[in-house]
Amino acid sequence: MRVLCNALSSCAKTLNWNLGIRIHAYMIHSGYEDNLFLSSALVDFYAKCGAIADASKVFSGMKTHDQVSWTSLIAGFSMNGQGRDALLLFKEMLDTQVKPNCFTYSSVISACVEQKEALEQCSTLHAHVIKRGFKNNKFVISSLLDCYAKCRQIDDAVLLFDETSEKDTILYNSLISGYSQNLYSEDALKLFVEMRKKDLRPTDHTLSSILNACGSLTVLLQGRQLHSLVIKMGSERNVFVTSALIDMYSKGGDIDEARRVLDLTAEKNSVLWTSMIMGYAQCGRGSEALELFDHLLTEQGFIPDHVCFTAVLTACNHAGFLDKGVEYFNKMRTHYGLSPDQDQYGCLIDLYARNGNLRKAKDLMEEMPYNANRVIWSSFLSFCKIHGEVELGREAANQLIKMDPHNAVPYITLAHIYARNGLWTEAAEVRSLMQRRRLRKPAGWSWIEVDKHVHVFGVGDVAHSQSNEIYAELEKIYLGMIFHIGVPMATARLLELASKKREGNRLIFEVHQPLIVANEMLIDGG
DNA sequence: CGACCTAAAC
Repeated sequence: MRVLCNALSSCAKTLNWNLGIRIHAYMIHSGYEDNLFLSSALVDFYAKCGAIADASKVFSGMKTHDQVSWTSLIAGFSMNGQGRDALLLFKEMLDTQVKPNCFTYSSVISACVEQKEALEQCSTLHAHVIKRGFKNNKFVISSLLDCYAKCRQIDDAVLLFDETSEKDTILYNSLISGYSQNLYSEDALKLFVEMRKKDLRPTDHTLSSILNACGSLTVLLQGRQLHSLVIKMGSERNVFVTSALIDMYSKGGDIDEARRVLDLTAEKNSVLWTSMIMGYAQCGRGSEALELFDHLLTEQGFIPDHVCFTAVLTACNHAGFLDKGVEYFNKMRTHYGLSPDQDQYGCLIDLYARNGNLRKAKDLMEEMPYNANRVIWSSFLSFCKIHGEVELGREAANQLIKMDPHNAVPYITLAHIYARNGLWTEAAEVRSLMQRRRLRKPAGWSWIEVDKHVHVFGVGDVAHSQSNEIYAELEKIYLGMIFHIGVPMATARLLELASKKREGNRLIFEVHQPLIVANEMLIDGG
């Protein structure tokens, strides 16, 4: 019996489906079917193999359930993306005599993320955990911290981290990824440095999170150091790490290095391809993005998903390929049976608006089966500004103000639109409304409009002026940034885009205030 | 017999 139990456990770990089902057959044949331990192991096996229906069937066929069988199925739902079912099953468990233990809590807390009332569920479970005395279990703490971070409650995550006396690698990983996901990238870097000082060995999880942070910050210098660490650790084989590397190099402006990483990867998956296409799209090399995509379709039998189409359509946007964009959008449904979601509609709307066809863009917003979100309205508003469209601009600005009354940007843009069209009274009204609501531009930030295709959101207060002066200002600001953040590539790329006045390019470049850790070596001997 | 942290998006 013990042998069977261990064998099933191994099958679960190695996803050995064929052996697992043979053991199940043998169990039925030899009358072990009612054994609690074996049945629990079986639930775990089916759940881990993704056969959640079979796991449920075994579970409901059991005469009694213990902590392990409950937990195995709860964890099974959670890891198969059915968090809702995991929570429901947990509630069912609470009505029985079997008490959840720390295994149950770490599973059910992980299931909370991406649920509707995630934060509420998570806090409730946190209270349970304290009451039942599991708050020192490192698995429970990590899942709680992760859940808080994913609910954007980074302060709660940090509190949990600080309260924990024995911090292990996984706890560091949880907070580093939390910082990175919430765009506290610099804090992620700092924590990584601290982790290394404590001689905690990074894992593949650490690397993918920290590379992600480097991507957000566009710090190539640090990214390259980490790349050498990746190679030293042999982590190039991990697709999570590889994808973070490709993304980091793309965001940092070294798209050719991103391509080299991709080419050197033996087993490429759709995330890697999509990252690469998006990389080309974002740096303005739209044709190369489409070339790669078309090559994948014809030569590799590649089946694109929604995200991939977002990347392809983004490439069309940035390169100004209106007809091609519409063609790909239609192909989604006709060739691949994918119904476009909000993001692909967003791209198409963006594409029309960019081309000055604001009416068509607006019609699409009304036709599509989704409510336009903040992203879509913001992009639409900025094109109303570029094309001097007052009525639609006003509507867009009002929508955005309704969604987020404390964001100053739509007010400022609307005032610009009015002023450009000589509507001075209306412009003054918007400004006084802003004053009444005590809204101002975030300190140290301002919009710089380079020409009608290139916008830069940068540091420094630059007065509105003509193109040449703006280039000079840009250079001053961004050369300063090169010094601060040590990322010549992204900056050079930005200046190149700006000075070439490429048609159809719109670039929003966000950079934070000078980095504290930017010039510190992240790894020894890197 | 079971549990925590990692990837692509206008």
